Amino acid sequence: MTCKGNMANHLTAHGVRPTRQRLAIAETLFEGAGRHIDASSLYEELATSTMKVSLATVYNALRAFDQAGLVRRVALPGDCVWYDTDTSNHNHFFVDAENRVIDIEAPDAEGASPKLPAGYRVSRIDTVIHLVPDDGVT
Amino acid sequence: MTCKGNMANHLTAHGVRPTRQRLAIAETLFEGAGRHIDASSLYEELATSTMKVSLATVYNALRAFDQAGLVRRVALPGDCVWYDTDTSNHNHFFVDAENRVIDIEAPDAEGASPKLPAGYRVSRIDTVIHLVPDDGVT
DNA sequence: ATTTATGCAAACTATTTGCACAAGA
DNA sequence: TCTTGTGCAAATAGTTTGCATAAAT
Repeated sequence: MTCKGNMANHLTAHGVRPTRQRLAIAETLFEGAGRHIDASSLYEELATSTMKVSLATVYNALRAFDQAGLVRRVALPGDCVWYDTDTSNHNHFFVDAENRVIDIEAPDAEGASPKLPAGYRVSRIDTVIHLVPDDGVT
Repeated sequence: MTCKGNMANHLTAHGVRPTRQRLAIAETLFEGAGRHIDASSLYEELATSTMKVSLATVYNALRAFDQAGLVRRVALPGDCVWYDTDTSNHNHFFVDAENRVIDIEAPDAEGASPKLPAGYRVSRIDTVIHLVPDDGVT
């Protein structure tokens, strides 16, 4: 995912046209492993980039990436939309006091708290089961 | 919860001053069992009420109720803040296509899909484990 | 009498969109 | 060349807030 040279191909493979701005956004976005970010934070990070990208474009790109399956929009507490660069099935720790998201690598099927970050304790567990119409799909 | 006569006491007991508007809001809000609603929907429902309540007051009241523990703000997909009148520990089904929330009565500790509504299938399960700082709390 | 809530409108924040221009296929 | 993205600013949607008035304690 982080292979710079192939980023354009990566986008193309997902049906996203690799424009300069989107490449800059993708480079920043897919730096490192699973990241969780919102549009304005990403915009601020991009400020240090050579490529100039407008805030609206960041919003548009994130939306495009989400629709293309490159990132996943996640419902988390707070007033803004979070995007997760890890599109695989996994859960999250959320530190309410800090508005911080931490990936839970292994899906904890048992509800057991896995690798709890030091210095924190669980206050609540929220589970949302997403449903889709099952119209005679056999 | 739905006992009309005691609504004022109910609010008072939670440190919420029982004003006329808040009573009207509470009556509507706590009609029936667990409800999930956002400010503007509640505002529309109140339109049929005898008591006139402004939209800002609905927002303020929901916030006050949440802080008092009368309802719980829940993080669900969508563009608005959802409040759940069931403050007990439970999970939710969410029908993405319809922006509809359904309570899952029994906390499904096993991750097993409980009482799946007919005509739907699970598309994804999102779990958020809320953390709070554990500052030497023994 | 004092404190807190309400209503309205204006302020704000996060996000989207219209349109002219630029870049990608 | 034709299509799609970008930037900017303006528009929107949801939510909060300031201030004068009104109601609750």
